[in-house]
Amino acid sequence: MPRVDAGLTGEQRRVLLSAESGLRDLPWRRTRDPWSVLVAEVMLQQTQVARAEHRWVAFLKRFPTTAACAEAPLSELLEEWAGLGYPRRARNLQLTAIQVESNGGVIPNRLEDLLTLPGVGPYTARAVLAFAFEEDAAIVDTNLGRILARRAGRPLGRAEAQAQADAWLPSGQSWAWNQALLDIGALRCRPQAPVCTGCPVRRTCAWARASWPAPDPAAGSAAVSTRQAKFEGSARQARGRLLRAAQQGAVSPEGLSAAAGLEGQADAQARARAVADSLVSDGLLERDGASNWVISGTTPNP
DNA sequence: TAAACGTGGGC
DNA sequence: TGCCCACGTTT
Repeated sequence: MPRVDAGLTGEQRRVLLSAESGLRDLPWRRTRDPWSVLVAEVMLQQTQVARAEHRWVAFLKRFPTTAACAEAPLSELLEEWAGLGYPRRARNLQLTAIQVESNGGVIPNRLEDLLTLPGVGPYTARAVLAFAFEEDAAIVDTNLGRILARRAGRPLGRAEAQAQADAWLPSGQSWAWNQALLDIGALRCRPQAPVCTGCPVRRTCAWARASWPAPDPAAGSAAVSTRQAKFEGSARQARGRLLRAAQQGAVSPEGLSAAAGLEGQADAQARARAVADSLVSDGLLERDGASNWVISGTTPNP
């Protein structure tokens, strides 16, 4: 563990000290295995820490390597993913495992290569660099986006936020630095009622120094999550229902509307078909020999 | 109940 | 390039 020492600003020293004095004890913080880190980061895309913790352990127990994940039937991945939401993340994870296997079985350690992997974007690529390879890379997720905007005292654009994060990162301390800021974002620099007392960033935080004037600079700033469209009655809801139904067994053309939970609604057939098509586009469903919808890669009943 | 440790496609 | 939108489920 590198010592927190000279060459750093006082602010950088304080942030790193906060990591030394104790980060949250999360299971993925105990590994540097690239596949394990990648699975964690994909799982944490739009899923809260509390819900991902035990699922990450179970997923890796079943698919400990990219080879194991690449070879498994998609239906098995979806079983392990059930309840986490956004199942195309599981599909992309498998496509990534397949791509890695076809390239020698080694997860890349360069940003541009990581970005070619399905489901790996600017955040996840840098998280793998920082948390698996301990290379200098500044992550910008909703937590960092919030911290950066408040510190700047104004909403930031995407490139601007990334540039500030890059400039802020102390060289050679990428792992601890990024983990520290994730905890500061989640526990202190929260969306509502931030806990600024004792915050290592407070002295350089423009928003705090100005006594938190409205509006919150994080609102509308890059990478900061925003409210979603209504879920009830949405295509997303129908997708979830149809995929769950297909996991129980092949869905016939006649049973499609009911499986998607759209029975009795106007344009039920057309809507259900559109929902099925979107799942096919994502590589989650396919048609079998009898035109039933089944999980991709599964064999129809003889 | 609103919010939760993003990515990819379209314009 | 950059903004908008779709994408699931749980507590």
